[in-house]
Amino acid sequence: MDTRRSDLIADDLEDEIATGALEDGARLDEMALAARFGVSRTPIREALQRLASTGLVEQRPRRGVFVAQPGPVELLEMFEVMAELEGVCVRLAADRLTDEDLTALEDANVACAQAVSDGDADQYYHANERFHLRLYAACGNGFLESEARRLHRRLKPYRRLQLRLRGRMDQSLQEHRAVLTALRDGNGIDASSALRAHVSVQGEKFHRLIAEMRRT
Amino acid sequence: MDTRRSDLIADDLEDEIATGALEDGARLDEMALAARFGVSRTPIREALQRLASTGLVEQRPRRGVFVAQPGPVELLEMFEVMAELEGVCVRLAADRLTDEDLTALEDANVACAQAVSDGDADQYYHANERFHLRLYAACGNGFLESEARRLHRRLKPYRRLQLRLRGRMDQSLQEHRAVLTALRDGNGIDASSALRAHVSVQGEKFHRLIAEMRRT
DNA sequence: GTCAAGCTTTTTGTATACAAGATGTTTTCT
DNA sequence: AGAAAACATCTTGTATACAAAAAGCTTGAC
Repeated sequence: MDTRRSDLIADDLEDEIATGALEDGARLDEMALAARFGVSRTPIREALQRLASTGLVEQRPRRGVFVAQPGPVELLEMFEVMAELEGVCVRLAADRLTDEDLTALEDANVACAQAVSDGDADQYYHANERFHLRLYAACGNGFLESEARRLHRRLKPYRRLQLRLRGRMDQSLQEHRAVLTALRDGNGIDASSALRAHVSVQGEKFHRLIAEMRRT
Repeated sequence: MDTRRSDLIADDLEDEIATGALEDGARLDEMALAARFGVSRTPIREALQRLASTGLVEQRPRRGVFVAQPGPVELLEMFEVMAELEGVCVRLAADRLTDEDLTALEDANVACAQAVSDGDADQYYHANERFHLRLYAACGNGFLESEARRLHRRLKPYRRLQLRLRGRMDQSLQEHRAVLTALRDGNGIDASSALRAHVSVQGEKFHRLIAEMRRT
């Protein structure tokens, strides 16, 4: 389904930017990339354009493309939007979710609890992702779901970072439970504010992380 | 600043899709477009990729690109998201807006009122746009602002359509006033629900419009 | 020694050429 | 005659070639 090389290259580069292998401001040389991937400049250019459209790189006409890692401010802004988007999802979901949605969410959260008692951050990460993605699906608005997924994906590397923080996993689990309780009651307002708090605490934690990184 | 031909071509095609000149499902032939714009296939392909990234066309590998006009359901979903996004903007703005923001919003609304008393739909359209764009800016979150602008832009042609509906301009103005009042009071909750209602009524109106169009 | 103007090199943007998959047609076999 | 396979054609995806603009360097003047 994905026969275009440019798409595969774009995925690769996306990962490298996300993981920080390519640092902020780095120039992406077309010919160098072409040599590295063993293709001509054409698919490279198409890949770079795709990255530009998602905001991972900045394309300055006649100058080249440069990695555009979000700074602390921009990251906080993105986390805030993520929190709000999820809040909307869950508020809509409170009225619209199906029984399957609810059980899927509960299942995902059971997996989260298991991960916590195992103390397995990686496992928690995946279960947590399942929980959130299912939440997006439950809102009954396909467009909103895709937008939420898009941002979720964009924030992936940064979210992963902060699960390392002490006590975060356990706290996260408690917050999930609050969301689920509100959802079961069909209480959109409570569910929404619970989830917003859940996600925005990530932004706050991240803020602290940034501050600590700066100190070292 | 925009020296790449592909960008200009993308803008042109975007307009044609938005205005409906290119109808849903139409195939965009690269060579035909190249001939029409007097360029080679290369800039055409880049333009098409940009359109694909914003969802205006669907790109099927090895098949070609096709105009992807949103159907009624998708449009309603997009309007709902727009309503929610604006609701978030205004809720955040209630805590964060500057005096300049507030006066700018009031100015824009005065222009709206003028347009209503003139009965000038076009003038209203522009003043209304100023009002909403300023609202996005007032939320104090640059990322949210850009996301809101993106969707706003995407919905442009459909919004324009429904201002034609009888009494819509006047009603819209009243809703703006409610938002402004809540903003002045720093009441984010009220402002948010007022604005959500304001935007989602557009979705509803649009729904009716669709229904009527179907009848004819 | 420093700054600026002109040239060289590099790199992006575009055009053309080629390769490979998809579509449509014809031909052949049952 | 109908269906399937082989062939022809068209279109996309990729490579290469060329043009123009930006960056870097050399040279010269003050």
